[in-house]
Amino acid sequence: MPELPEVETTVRAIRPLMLGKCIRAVVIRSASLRWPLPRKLVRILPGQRIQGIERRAKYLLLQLETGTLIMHLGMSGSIRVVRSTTVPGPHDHFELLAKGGLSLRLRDPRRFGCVLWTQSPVADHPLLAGLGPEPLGPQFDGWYLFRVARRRRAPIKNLLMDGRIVAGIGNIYASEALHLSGIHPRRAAGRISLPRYERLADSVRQVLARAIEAGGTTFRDFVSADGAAGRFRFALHAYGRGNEPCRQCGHVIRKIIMGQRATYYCPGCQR
DNA sequence: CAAAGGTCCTGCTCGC
DNA sequence: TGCGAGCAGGACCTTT
Repeated sequence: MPELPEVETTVRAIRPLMLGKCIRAVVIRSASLRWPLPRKLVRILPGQRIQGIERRAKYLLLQLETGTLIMHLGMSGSIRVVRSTTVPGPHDHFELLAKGGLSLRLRDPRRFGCVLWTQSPVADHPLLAGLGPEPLGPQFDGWYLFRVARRRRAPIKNLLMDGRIVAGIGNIYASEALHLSGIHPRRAAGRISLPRYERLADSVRQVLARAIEAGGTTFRDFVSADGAAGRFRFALHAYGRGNEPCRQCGHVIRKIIMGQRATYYCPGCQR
C-alpha cells in the first residue's frame, strides 16, 4: 500500500488542484471502512473552504474551516482528483465535490483505510498523538535511532516500521533502507552501533526522498491523484527482488517472512 | 489457496 | 511476586 512517499506524492498532486476550493457536496457510497465513515460529513462540510492539504506519517490531512479531515489509504487506497461527472468505480467510497467541477475521490478495495473528522488540533487526535518524528524532519537522525533502540531485542526492521519510533516508513522502504545501509533486517535493534545508525538514518532519508521524486512505488493498487503509477518500483534494490542478483554485490536477494510481512535482503552485503 | 504495500488492539513474556 | 515495557499475533477486507 501507500507508504510515506506515496501519500506525499498524493498530497503534492492534490494540493494545486484542490487547495482553496469550496466544497459543494459530499457523497458517501460506502461508510464501512476501517472505522465507520461519519455520515454527518455530508451535512458539515458543504460550504467550507479547503485551507490546507498536509501529510503526517501516512495520514493525509485536509484542513477545513471548522476542523480537519483525517484520511488514511490503508493497504489498497488511492485518492484521485477527477471531474465530478466521471462515473465512479465500485470501490469509490467517498467523494468531495468542489465548486468548479472537480471531485476528490477515495478508492479503497480492501477498505483498510479511513476518513475521520476532528475539530480539535489535529496533532492531538489519538491516531496522531503517539507518532514518532517524521523521517524527513529535523528530529530524525542516527543518534535518535541509537537512543530509542537501546536495550531493544526486536529486529531493527520492526523498529523502523513502528510508527511510535519513526512515522510512515512502511514495509517496502524498511527493506530498501536496510539494504542501502548494509544492515541485516533481523539484527537486534539494541546491538547496532551509533555509526551504523547514522548511516541507516541517512539511508532512510535518501530512499524516501528518491521515492518521492519518482512519484512513489506502484506494486498493484497505488496511483497518484492523476491516475499515474509510481516509478520507484524500477529503482528498488531489495523489495520484490527475491532470487535476483544484488545490484551491489551480486549475491542472490533472499525473501524471508518477518511478522507475517515479506522482507527482502542481501546475504552478501547486509550484516 | 496464498499473499498483498497498514496498524490497532489484546494478551503474553521477560527483566527489573 | 508484581509491574510495566516490549513484543508477537490476530483482526479488519477484497482482489488477484
